[in-house]
Amino acid sequence: MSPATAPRGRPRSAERRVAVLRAASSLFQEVGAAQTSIDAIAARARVAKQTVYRWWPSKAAVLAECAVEGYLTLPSFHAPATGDPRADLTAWLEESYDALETPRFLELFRALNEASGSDPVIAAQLDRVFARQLRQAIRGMLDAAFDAGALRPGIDLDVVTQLLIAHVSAAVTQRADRGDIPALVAVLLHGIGAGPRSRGAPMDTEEPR
Amino acid sequence: MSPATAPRGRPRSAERRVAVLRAASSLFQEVGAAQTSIDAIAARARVAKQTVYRWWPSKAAVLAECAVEGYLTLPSFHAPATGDPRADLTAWLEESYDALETPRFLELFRALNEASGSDPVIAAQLDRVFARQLRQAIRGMLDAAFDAGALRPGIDLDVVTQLLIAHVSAAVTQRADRGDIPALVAVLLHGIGAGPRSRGAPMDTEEPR
Amino acid sequence: MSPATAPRGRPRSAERRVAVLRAASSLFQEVGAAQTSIDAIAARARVAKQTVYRWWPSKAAVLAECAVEGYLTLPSFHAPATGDPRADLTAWLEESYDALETPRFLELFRALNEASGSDPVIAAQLDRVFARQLRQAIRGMLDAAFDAGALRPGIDLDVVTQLLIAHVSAAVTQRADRGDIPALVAVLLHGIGAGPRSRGAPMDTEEPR
Amino acid sequence: MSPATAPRGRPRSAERRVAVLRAASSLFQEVGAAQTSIDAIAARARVAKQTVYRWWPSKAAVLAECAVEGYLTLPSFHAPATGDPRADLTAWLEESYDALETPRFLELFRALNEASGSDPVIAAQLDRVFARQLRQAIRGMLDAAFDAGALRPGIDLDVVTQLLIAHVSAAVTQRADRGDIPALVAVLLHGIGAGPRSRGAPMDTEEPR
DNA sequence: CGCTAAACGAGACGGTACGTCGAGTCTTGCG
DNA sequence: CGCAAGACTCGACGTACCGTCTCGTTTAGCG
Repeated sequence: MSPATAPRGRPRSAERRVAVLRAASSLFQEVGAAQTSIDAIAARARVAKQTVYRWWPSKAAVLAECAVEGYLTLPSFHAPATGDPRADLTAWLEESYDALETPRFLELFRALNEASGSDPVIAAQLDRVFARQLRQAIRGMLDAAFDAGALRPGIDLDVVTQLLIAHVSAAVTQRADRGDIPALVAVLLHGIGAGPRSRGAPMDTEEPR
Repeated sequence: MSPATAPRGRPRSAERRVAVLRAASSLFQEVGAAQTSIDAIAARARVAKQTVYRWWPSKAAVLAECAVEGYLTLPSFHAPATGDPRADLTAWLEESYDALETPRFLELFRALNEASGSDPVIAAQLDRVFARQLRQAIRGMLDAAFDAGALRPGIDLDVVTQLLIAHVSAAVTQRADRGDIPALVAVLLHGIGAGPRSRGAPMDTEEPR
Repeated sequence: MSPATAPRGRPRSAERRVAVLRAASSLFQEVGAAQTSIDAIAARARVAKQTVYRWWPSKAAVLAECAVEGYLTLPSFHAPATGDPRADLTAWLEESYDALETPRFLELFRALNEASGSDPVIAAQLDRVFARQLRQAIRGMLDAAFDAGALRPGIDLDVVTQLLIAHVSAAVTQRADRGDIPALVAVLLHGIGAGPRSRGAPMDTEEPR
Repeated sequence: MSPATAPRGRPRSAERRVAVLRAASSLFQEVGAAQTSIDAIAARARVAKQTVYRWWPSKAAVLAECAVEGYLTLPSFHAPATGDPRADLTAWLEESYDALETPRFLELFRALNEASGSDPVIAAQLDRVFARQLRQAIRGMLDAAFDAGALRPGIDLDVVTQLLIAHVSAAVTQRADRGDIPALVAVLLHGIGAGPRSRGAPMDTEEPR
């Protein structure tokens, strides 16, 4: 097969591509996303502006590619998966909040998030470098807990994942403090409803340890 | 008392102030936040550009004041408070998602959210028009449920509120779909943990009705 | 030969250049130099403001180029050269005064003159369109007179030229009236000194040194 | 008669007046005429802008009053009057050129000169601090020479004065160098014409070469 | 090897908005 | 009514990016 129209003309220079990504990355680290103009990227990369526009539709697209290609040091959201959901959740939340306190990351996230609206490619890239990673981490954590019998059967893991990501994201986009993590974990574990099973059961936040 | 330095000089014109707010509001409704330039606001308000700059540091500040002063029709996040948390939560989530689908509101929220980072005044205004309202609605809902004995005693309502707001906000800032609301409500009500009391308890999402 | 670094990039558009010059000229004729803003020039030339700033450092520079390139109808200071200095000088002075009474020209002269202080290029252009022309005219007049034997030998024509130009310029920059031209011509021709030659005596002041 | 309208209301404060003049003078000395804005004058004088506008129609008017009132140290154009016109003229020209080299004075002169066009009051003030002084100096010089019998009778002193002022002014408004002063003096003394009495009389500047 | 076609450097260009400045005027309240 | 304070209009300033364009110049593969 490969009717793939034979590539005619001068092929794209890989050199310029990395030059642009490098320039964008360093500029972003130095002055932030807002101040990183395409003019500046091109200048620093010693590349014609048109060369940037030829391959990337926008500044956000360049930054997204930087993120995907590993030109930007992003926090990684590893989650412990010991099987003890309370401990795991608590540890993971603490860690995530710490990671998110990097101001540059926050900026990047916002920029890509905004651009995601109009550019599905960026949306996919953003998902790849951020949400997917989170989902997998959380998933692993919950799976381990489930295997350990610590989770109620039948719960929708997607919903839980979504909830956790939202909670952490909110701390990013808004500048909320991290709140009371143990209480949050308690709510997640036991719910808020006065279920039939909670009869007489004490709150576990302050459970005797 | 009140040595509050007598106001000297020509007092600020209330007329121009509302003219600016009105102009900004209508422009925002018509063309969106991105296209609403300070030049355009001043022009439409028939006011000198300098008059805008004198009183507002940025476009976002003008829009924030528009929001606070009621010049923009914002969705209101009323919550039913029947005492039945499942029904209330479900209804409220549906309603909130609907409200958030107004594209202009989404844009406004993003714009103000972004500006909140560098301007604490805007942050406060944003909280006032958006989060505070949400908090009160949710609070009312949960209080009613608590009074009806439908909530487990001892839970931290703040945490729950925060969680719900985050979940809804995430749908705003990211463009996530609303997900599986009943499943979400179920998780919230019963938690994810296999508590001693949940033994054998069936998932209630599809409980026999 | 011509190692003249090959011109890189998109070449300057001659079209825009003349559009700007034309716009500046017509604006100047219509509203005067003071009211001729760069904004207005760019607007009338249907050119981006930056295009003006790219090539001309100031409004005066544009006008100077207009003058040099012949976009402005300037008075020409032709001088008769009959060989009769009294008649020639008188005629030329009268004519020059008439020419200078054009208010626009006066304005232009002042503007360029002022800008000459900080911009040597403008100074050169001003000289080219104004002073040089005057010098040549006067020179021709005096040369003819000299050839006709009507001038005392040995006089410094440069000085005389400078003196005449100054006298006329003064009428321009200040708004002096033209004074008593015949008296001026008389002074120029015969000097003010009680020369020895009026009595056949030797030179006047302290001649023998 | 003399209904000399009784002055009603608060009388003009002499204090503010000198404050304004002082402020204008110092600003002018420090940053020049172009940078001396009315705003700056008022601010430095600790006076309301309106107070400036109430009494002076323009910045130039303030500066003109500064000059007249002696707030600005201006060069004085004293002329020697020994009765020897060659020596006197030469000395005076040299001195005048030196004096005019003060850049601030040049600036002031240009500013007032320009404003003279539209404001007769300023024109009169300019004349008073500059031209009149010059005229008197030259006049004195020439009168002494006349009394000493060194001037040809019947010459129009006004014309000569005008010519000299023009020559010096030209060096101010344009940035011409001072030229060949001895040659200029020679031309002034003996004229350029080959008059009957100059027959055979050698020029004295460059004598026979 | 020469031809073709696209990638590239350089930089001009139209456009939009920016935020600032200076000019003059207007509106308060105080003395 | 003078005056301080300062809000206001108006118009221009010069700059910053945006994204497009127009040159000339590589740099590959293909015939």
